[in-house]
Amino acid sequence: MEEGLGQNSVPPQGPIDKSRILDVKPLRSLIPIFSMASQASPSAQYPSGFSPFFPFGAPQQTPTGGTTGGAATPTPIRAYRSPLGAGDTGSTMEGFTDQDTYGKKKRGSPQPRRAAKSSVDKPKKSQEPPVDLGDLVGISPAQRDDGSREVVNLVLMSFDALRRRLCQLEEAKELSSGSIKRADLKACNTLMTRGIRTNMRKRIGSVPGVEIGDIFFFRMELCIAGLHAPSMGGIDAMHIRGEFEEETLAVSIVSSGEYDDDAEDSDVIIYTGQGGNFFKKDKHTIDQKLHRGNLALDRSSRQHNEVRVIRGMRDGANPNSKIYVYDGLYKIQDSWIEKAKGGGGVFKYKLIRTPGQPSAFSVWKSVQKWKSGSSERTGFILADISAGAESIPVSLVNEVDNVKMPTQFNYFHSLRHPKSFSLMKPSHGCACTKACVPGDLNCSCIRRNEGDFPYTGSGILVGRKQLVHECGPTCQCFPNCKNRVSQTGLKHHMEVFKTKNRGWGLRSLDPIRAGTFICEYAGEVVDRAKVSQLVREGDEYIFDTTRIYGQFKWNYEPRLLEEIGPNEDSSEDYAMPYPLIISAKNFGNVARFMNHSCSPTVFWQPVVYEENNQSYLHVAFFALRHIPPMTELTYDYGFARSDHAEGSSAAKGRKKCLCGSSKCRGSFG
DNA sequence: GCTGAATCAGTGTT
DNA sequence: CAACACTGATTCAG
Repeated sequence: MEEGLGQNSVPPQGPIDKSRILDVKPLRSLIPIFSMASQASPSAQYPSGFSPFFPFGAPQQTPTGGTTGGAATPTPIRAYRSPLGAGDTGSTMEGFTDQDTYGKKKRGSPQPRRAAKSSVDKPKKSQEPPVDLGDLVGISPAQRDDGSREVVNLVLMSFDALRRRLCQLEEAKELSSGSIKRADLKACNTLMTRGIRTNMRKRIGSVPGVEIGDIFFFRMELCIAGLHAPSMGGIDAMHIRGEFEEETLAVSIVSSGEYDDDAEDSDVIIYTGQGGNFFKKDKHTIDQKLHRGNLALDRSSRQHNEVRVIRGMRDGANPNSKIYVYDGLYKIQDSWIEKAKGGGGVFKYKLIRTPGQPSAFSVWKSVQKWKSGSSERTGFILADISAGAESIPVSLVNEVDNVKMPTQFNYFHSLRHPKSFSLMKPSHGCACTKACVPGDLNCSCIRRNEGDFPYTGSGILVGRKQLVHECGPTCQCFPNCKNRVSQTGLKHHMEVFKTKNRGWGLRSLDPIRAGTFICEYAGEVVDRAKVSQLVREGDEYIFDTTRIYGQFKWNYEPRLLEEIGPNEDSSEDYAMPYPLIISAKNFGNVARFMNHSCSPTVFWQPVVYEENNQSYLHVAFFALRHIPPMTELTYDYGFARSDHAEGSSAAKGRKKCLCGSSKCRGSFG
């Protein structure tokens, strides 16, 4: 048992002067602070008369719609101070909204939940209270306290859309009020003051709408989704009414490698407590104190409550950015004290992952092993179906049945136009001498984009547009110009895999940030008149821009930027210069394997650029939201136009949809 | 209720 | 690139 603690671990009865470390706060617990290693057995003894606080036994309500799934989902504890059982949303959350930074006034509309409060709304520092825009984007007061998958997605997408837009404005120096070095902070603060956040009510256990395996690219995303409240702190805690008194229990931790955590194992974490001059440059560290997060973890180690674990790591492809993975619920199994390198005493907490949860971090570990070749894959068929056509190999895997290959096709990276294809519309690229610079209105390509550089400096699409104008081969700018995102090939390790019931599908071994270019729809451009014939002949690989696609909002909310910078038409309708129909049956790339979903992870965006002094249209796919590794990539196939016109015969060409989403329309095609 | 301290960020620079 | 400096936001303690 003690061997499992690692070589560095010091027996608690060792030379450390415990009193020196532990004497900081009067401890209200009757239990010894650190149980001896020999006592830390499951049969942990509580003093007689002390009944452990553990209200998870009898779930009286099912968690909201299919979040993490599985029987392991505990019933969330209601917050202390929050009256239990009040069914309606009226005054339930009093006490947790006292420090409202949002929604002070809702522009005339009634605010029932604040009715009981004494009306001492004195304006803070002569600033007018921010307008509550929650309703505008569809977040009710109740949803701010308790989220759902839809609300979490909405909040996170609002955040990233705004952050991307702020980056764009900053890079183009279009901001009216100073510069924004931290678009993540600005975006988060803007959303929070307008009430665009969710799961504000703290809870133990899973958070409705956040699924195990979800990934985040900023700490602020954890914050507004309600997964982990502190903007920097690694330990989030909440007050709980225990058997006899109020206690502070840990509800979630972030382990991102800043301390000497041992997080190599995918089901175990040795987490280091907070404090102790760990970040000071002087080598001498001081003893950590048993207060704040450390105290909460200590309490939780005895109450055995579930603690959410978020694992942070450096992105392999993007070393300057960090990725946070929600790895589900853990329990603290053991805790002890160690001597840190700098000399101070540190608290260590051993967390064990609750069994039966969907895999999350372990998927990352597996991918790591596959990539390094240190582990064999089951069902592995081919290392690269592109046969070198892509700079990153596209693997082929079948873990489902014995089919070894998709039907034959030629891998091709872009569009092939028929000889007869003629645009008769001469066009010219930009005349920039180096790389095109955001905000440079001398660049004709930027002017075509209504003055906005369509991508951020890290190559992420800022917003959906009627048409994205990229620089192309005809442009004079350098090939490294950042306005050629969709022409630079695959950037992720893609994989064609056999799905359980939908044939072959596409996924990525790498995490993908929202707005990242994934691939274009490659294939042969076909004449519009031939489409129905091709379909009759069984061509299932047709992309048709003239189909009817459902509308969805992806761009930032312009009203959030009223005082910050210019905003404009937020229309997300496409404007095709001409209809484009592509068949990927004989020639195509990975895009031909993407399946349909009614709640997709990917969307398409028309892109044009100049080739041979003519502008050619392309279909580019971008990530709709952050996509964890090994998640199937899907987009919305839309409806054939004839279906709408002919009505009753509509079902003829339709297929039963197997996307399995809660918003499934039942059929597509 | 207010203020300031604490904190497993994120960028940019050397 | 690793170390460092710098500017931060949120929450909680006092």
